[in-house]
Amino acid sequence: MSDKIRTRFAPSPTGFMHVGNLRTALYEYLIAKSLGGTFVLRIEDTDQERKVEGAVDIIYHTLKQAKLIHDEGPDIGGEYGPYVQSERKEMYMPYAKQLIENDKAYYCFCTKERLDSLRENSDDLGAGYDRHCRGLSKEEIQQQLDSGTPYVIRQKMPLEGTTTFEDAVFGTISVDNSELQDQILIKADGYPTYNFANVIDDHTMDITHVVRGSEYLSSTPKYNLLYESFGWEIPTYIHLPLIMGKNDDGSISKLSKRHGATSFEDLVSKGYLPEAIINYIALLGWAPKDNREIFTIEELIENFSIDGISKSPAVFDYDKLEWFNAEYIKAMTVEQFAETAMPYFKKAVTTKELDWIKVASILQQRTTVLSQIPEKIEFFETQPEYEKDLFVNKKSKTTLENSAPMLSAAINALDALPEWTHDSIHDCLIDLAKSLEVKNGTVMWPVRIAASGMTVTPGGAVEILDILGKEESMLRLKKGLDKLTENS
RNA sequence: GGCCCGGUGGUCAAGCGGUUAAGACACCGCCCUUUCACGGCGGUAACACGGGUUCGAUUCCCGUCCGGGUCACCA
Repeated sequence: MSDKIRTRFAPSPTGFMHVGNLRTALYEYLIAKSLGGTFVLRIEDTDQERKVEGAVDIIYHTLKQAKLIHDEGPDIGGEYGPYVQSERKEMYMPYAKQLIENDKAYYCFCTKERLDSLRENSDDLGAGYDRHCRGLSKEEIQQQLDSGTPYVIRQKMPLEGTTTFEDAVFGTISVDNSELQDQILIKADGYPTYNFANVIDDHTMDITHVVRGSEYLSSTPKYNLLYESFGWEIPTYIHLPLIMGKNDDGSISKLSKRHGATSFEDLVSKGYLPEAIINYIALLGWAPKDNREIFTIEELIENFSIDGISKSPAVFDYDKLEWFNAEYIKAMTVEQFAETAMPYFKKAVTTKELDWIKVASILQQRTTVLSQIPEKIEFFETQPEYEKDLFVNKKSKTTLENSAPMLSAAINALDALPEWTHDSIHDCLIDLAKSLEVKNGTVMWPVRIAASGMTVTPGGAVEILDILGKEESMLRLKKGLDKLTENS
């Protein structure tokens, strides 16, 4: 017998990977790996209408970027295949028939129209199906079947009693059977519903730990009844608290598109690093034993434990994600940062070849999201128009009057420099301040303003001049001086 | 509306009968400083409410309130 832990991630290919789904995948991966188990990927595409072209590739790609490597799946195979539900279509009907024989399910010939009108004519929100076909006689059923009437197969719920199940995070949960609908197991198109396929597949794939969002908590009794009907061992249920989003009006609800960028690819394209996203969502609903917050995926595996999973929903906080992102950026070497930031550098600086390592070094400590980069450095490409009152700064003790002589002196000193390096520029300007008997800022401020045209810049006067190069620097400094001296 | 679940600062979150109720993000202040940022230091801020149980409740039980989830031929 195999007592090996097996978990599965079972997304439906309907488009982008929502962070809620990604977090579920993460925990499934962590539970399996922390217990030495197997993580399998199964594609749940039983809804032919919602299927989206290319969505499966997005799933593969996302999992790969997130470093959640599955051990079995449609792309790599495994001994429990096929791993795509539409390819397992023929497997489900025999199980459904078995249920019918054991009086745990029944044929239903009700039309969609009848069901709809049932709903419309009821003021009770939870009315549901009226079990019209539940009492059909053998003859009636056979007659309908023979005449080719479309049918679905419904689960025959017990009318009384209660169903109880254990959840690893929520504990014992009991529900009155009278609350349970005779849910559809096999649809009219022959495909199983999620509610059925999920149970059959989890069992036939030997899944030991069923991990999913807590939105499934209320339907779990129905699955339990199915397991019992088949006489199958019930898996360990692990329901995860939901990830919520804050609405404009301050209320919160299940995180969705209206909360902004909530798919993994949205976040990545906005400039969040996959590692930072994973690290952040790992902590949404789970806490380690110590106070640590920064974890690589390997460290998460080492530290993860089911009892650290929280019961209450968590609000997705972009501020905190941003902090994680900044931490990951700061932890990089300059070279790594320059490489990952390069696409953003090129977005702002299209014609010039700058010393990108230098650019990276002034940006690295100041970047929290990659997408902020272009606007911070586009002044290297083209200097923006600016008003001369930018030269006025109280703290640096600069005014419209003293900025001109400062700039002029700086231009002369800088122009005389035999070599143009960070240190030579730095020493030159510091020496100048000293000989003029003013504070460093009094000469640095006007120089930086003239060089950038911006009141806030990444890096100071020295770094900017260094990156700009002597020629461009002198041009900009002189232009600044002209601006200050042209008659007012 | 029925059923299910939850409720520690604005957010994430430790705590699991006795604590000055951690920590992180955000926010505020100070320091560092050639702007901003980084970094350092400090600060504001929480046990939803009412009953029990107990020598003692944030911790256990009940009720109320609030929040969320779910009631599909979607997953």
